[in-house]
Amino acid sequence: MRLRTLLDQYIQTRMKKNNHQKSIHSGVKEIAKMANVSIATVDRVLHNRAGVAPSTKRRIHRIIKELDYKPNIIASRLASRKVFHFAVLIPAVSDETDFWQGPLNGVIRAEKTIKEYGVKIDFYFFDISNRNSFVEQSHKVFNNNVDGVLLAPSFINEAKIFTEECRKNKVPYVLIDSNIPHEENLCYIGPHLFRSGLLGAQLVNLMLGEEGEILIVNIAHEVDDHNYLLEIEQGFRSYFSYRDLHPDIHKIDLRQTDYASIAKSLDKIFRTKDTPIAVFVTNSRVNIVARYFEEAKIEIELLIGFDFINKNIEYLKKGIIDVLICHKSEEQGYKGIMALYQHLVLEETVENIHFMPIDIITSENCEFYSN
Amino acid sequence: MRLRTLLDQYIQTRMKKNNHQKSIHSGVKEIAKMANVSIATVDRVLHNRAGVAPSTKRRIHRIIKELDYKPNIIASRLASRKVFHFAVLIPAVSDETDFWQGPLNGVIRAEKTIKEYGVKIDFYFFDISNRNSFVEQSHKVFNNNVDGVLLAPSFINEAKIFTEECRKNKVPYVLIDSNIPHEENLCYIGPHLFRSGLLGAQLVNLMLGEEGEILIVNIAHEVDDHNYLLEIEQGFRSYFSYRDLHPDIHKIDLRQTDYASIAKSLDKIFRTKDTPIAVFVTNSRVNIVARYFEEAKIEIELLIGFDFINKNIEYLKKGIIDVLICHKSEEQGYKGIMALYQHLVLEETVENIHFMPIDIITSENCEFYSN
DNA sequence: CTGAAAGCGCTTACAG
DNA sequence: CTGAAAGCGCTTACAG
Repeated sequence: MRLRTLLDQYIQTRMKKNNHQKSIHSGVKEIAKMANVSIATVDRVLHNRAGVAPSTKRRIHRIIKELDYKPNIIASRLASRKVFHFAVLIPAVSDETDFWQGPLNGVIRAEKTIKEYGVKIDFYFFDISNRNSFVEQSHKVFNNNVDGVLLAPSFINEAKIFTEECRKNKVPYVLIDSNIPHEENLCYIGPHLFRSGLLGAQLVNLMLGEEGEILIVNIAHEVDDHNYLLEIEQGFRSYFSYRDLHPDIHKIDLRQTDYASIAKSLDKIFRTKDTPIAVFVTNSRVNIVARYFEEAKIEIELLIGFDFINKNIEYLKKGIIDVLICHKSEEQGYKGIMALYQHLVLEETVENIHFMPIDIITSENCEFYSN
Repeated sequence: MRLRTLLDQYIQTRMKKNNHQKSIHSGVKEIAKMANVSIATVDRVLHNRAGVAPSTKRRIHRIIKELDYKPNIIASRLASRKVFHFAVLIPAVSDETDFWQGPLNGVIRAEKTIKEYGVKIDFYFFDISNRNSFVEQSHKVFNNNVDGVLLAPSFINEAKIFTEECRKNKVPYVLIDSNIPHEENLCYIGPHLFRSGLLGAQLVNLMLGEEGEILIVNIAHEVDDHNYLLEIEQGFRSYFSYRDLHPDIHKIDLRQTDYASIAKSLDKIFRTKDTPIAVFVTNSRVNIVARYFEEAKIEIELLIGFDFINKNIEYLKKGIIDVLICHKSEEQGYKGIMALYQHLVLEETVENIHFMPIDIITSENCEFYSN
């Protein structure tokens, strides 16, 4: 009933608008005439540029309100030759993981759709396993012309220094993939990690019931440095504690990320009796665990991990990984650039936090997934 | 390794471009000069308008290719006062189901983003439970100015007649939600139903193993008329037959869609011994089944249905529905309009089929779902 | 603090 | 079959 009403309202509003359709869409010219000034002065007020008498300014503002004037962005972009420079500071795609191909593709897609509006994008790729490369690249950003920044704060402390620099220079920045909450962020676009962990646990619970041991696997050079992994793990555990369930949950932190080391560690667990029946890997490296199971010819009930990357999809299709939890990495890149565009070019307000959907991917729906 | 290379290539291409950056982006003026004609003639060739000497036409075409000329759409839309009229022919949002609110919202969102480019949308809502209302509304479409159509072919035969009419009038049309394959469709935007059925079965299999009886429930006034439901059911059954699995699958077709009738039919099944442990409802009416289970205080292992509509989400959150399979109905409306825009306004080619993702929604990820 | 004028890259009558 | 000119709604030097 509620929806019906809203719909009706919408249609009525549209009809009214259509009737007035031919009433010439008011522009700077009309405002100028009404205010007895030139269009140049109107333009100054519209863009908050200095050098307008306060009284004139007030008068023009009043008229703008009255007419409910909306600038014609088409005309604005055509007339203006200002070029906006966006810097993108994200990890390079590496042999180890192609996760960052997603956001990169999204950035490129956004670039294509708005390049006509005078946006240029400069890339600064750093090495995800090398803290210094982040610092190095972040220094380069301010050497060039830069109006806005998109960054993945993979190294939290270094990223904090960098974002502070942005704030000092009045350069708006967008965070993707993980967040460093700060009121002056333009916005964060990425997953709600805790909730992703909750979902992982729900899937385990739905698929296994409450029997059998569950193993959480964290794989990262610096596990403790990434609150990324910790938030997911906390979410995962909370699902059960919220419901007063007490499954047998073990966990292992693997700080060596090469296959041999990981296989060795897993061997210690899976070559014994009473092995876990479900394994939850807290990031995209689930494919390494899958490879281990494949090579060691071990079959477990359930293997869940994260991220829509090629190596993971391969094991998903083979039936070794059962479920991937994904966060639309391509979309993060796309939306990140569009947020800068909205703020800087369109001068519109941008919502501060965009949580990505938490997608459940299996071998049967992976084909149609748009990352 | 492959990705690395692609990336490097991309960056190099960009750098080259940046070097040439200042080489004035060639426009109609330059083409005109090179061809020794006026820009009006260039414009005629660009838009395939009649009245240009064949030799001139050829010459201009050659130059366009040579310069790799891309028209500036911004300028084009600003200069042109042509308004495009899109007709949208979809079911009204009804008290019975708010499914169509999704596509409608998508259409409205698309309208907002392209209305500056001179697109006007006219709505023709029909009653999903009244075949004649479709016919009635579809007749109205051609009374008005119409450059393109978006339709949901809910009544197949009537829709076939209508799309034929579109073809006769050279009016391109886009189908959403379900398809009537035809080579002259501009495109189809919607789910791959068979694959959705497969996924439903996979979820049942993952969550239950192979024990217990499964019940398929089709709810529609004219079940046999909707190959929609049949395709899903076939997909569902195929999952098991592909794998040579033979679970105990029953099915029931309910042609009365009110609660009382459905409850009565379900009572016959669930008030006996040996009741099904999993129920798979092939459309959005799963909330009616959920309501029955709630009121009859029956608990089953697994209830799966379709579509992200309010009543379904309510039961999802209550834990009565376990999983909803969703097809981004909002996105279908949005993409449908954008496809018309791409074809008619931008004069770009449009892919013929866009299958929507098949999304798995549970109580833990429904909050972040973008329909 | 303000304005007149040129121009962004196209499209559109109109005239021939 | 073709062209000269005005205009779309803004922005941008430049001059005062």
